[in-house]
Amino acid sequence: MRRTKEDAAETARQILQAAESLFLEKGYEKVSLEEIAVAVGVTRGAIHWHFKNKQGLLLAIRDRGKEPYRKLAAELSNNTAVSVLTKINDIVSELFERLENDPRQRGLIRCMMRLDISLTESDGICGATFRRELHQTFIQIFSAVEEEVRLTAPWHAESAASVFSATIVGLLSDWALEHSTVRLSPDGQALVKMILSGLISETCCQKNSRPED
Amino acid sequence: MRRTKEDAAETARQILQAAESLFLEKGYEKVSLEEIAVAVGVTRGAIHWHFKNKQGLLLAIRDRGKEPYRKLAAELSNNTAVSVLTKINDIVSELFERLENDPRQRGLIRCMMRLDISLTESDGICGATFRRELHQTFIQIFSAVEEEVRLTAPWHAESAASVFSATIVGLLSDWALEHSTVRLSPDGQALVKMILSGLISETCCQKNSRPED
DNA sequence: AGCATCTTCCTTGGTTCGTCTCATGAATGA
DNA sequence: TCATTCATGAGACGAACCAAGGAAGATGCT
Repeated sequence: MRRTKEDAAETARQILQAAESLFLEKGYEKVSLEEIAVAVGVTRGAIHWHFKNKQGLLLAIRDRGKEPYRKLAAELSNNTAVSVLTKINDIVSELFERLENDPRQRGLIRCMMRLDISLTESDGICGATFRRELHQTFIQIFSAVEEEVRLTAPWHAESAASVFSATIVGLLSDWALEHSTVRLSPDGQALVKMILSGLISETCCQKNSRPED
Repeated sequence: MRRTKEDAAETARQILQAAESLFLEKGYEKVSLEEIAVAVGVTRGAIHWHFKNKQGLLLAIRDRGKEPYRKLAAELSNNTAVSVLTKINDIVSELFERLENDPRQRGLIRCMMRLDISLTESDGICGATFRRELHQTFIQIFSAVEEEVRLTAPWHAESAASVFSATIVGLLSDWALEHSTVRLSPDGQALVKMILSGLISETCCQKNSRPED
């Protein structure tokens, strides 16, 4: 039956692929494992060998789809000389445009949303939800921001990160769930820009204005 | 067994009540209809007589929990003389405070989120999701706004309503799903205020600055 | 290299659990 | 009286999950 170790990885990949398209096409709970199995050409047991259970499939699909956001985190963590405000803005804008142009991403985000709800309901710990990871990322970012520039009025790093990540997730979920109400590309970008300029007092971003120089 | 018509309504109410607490306590998919039935003291058949299916329970729970938002829509629709900006702001702020002080609301919002995902996945029409209704409300609001005051820069009624409702839903879902990251009461309110003042050019809102007086 | 053995990968069959249906019946309300 | 409403209980059906087995690569030993 099986020929090589790579063959096994290939069937796992095929299972994941079939699951993703079927989930996107028919909805998670309308798809049975049997259906996925016959789509690939294996039996149910094969799925349970490679993945723990049906939710494990969802987890794996999500992990495959996390690269765009890891990229976001990576690009934000390495400090460059440009203003932090415009930097965050650019990264998020680019992310939004990439999502708009990749139809697969909508299904992936739907998977993440469903998984987030299931994880928070089942695990009391609710570790590693999508929103939580995004939130952690932004806490780091805004903590770094707080040292360089000043956050306006009542904001501090954590509250700013909270509302900012909530906004991002709100935009993404609305875009993923509703058919064509929110447009990430012009509208979401503009909103992000507005919020950022509201959170960060831009005048402090000038490097050469620091007194100890 | 059954005594009167009111008794029947009472058991339906009890079923709904038990379902809501169990869903909140253990998570939707971990709760079986059998469990709900014995909690009330009936059998599964009784649940299926009053509600179409398990998702019907969720729908009914959501409908019971929609009053706060209907109230929001109602208060926003009747025009008072105050500035539209401050009016929206006040209503949303009051909503946020009410939610923060009512622990039941978190579970209800979780129900709405789960239902929204299921509805968009199963029904192609995805009619009457929570986010869609909220979006519709804000479209009306901002359309009315557009006639009185001016929306800033690139915004028009629909795009403003889209991003605004997305933000609200983002805040609500984050608050409902994560344990204590987002605080609606000071942080969410401040964000809403910031966004509103960014969307609406406030200078036009002064009633007494109009030339025809 | 060649054999034995282990491990990996997958099938088959079966168990369990949950939703939903249906036939039945009791009490009510007209 | 008698149809309707409310509810029971058994059972059909489907789907997730489990366990034993087996076949073929992978691994170790000489």
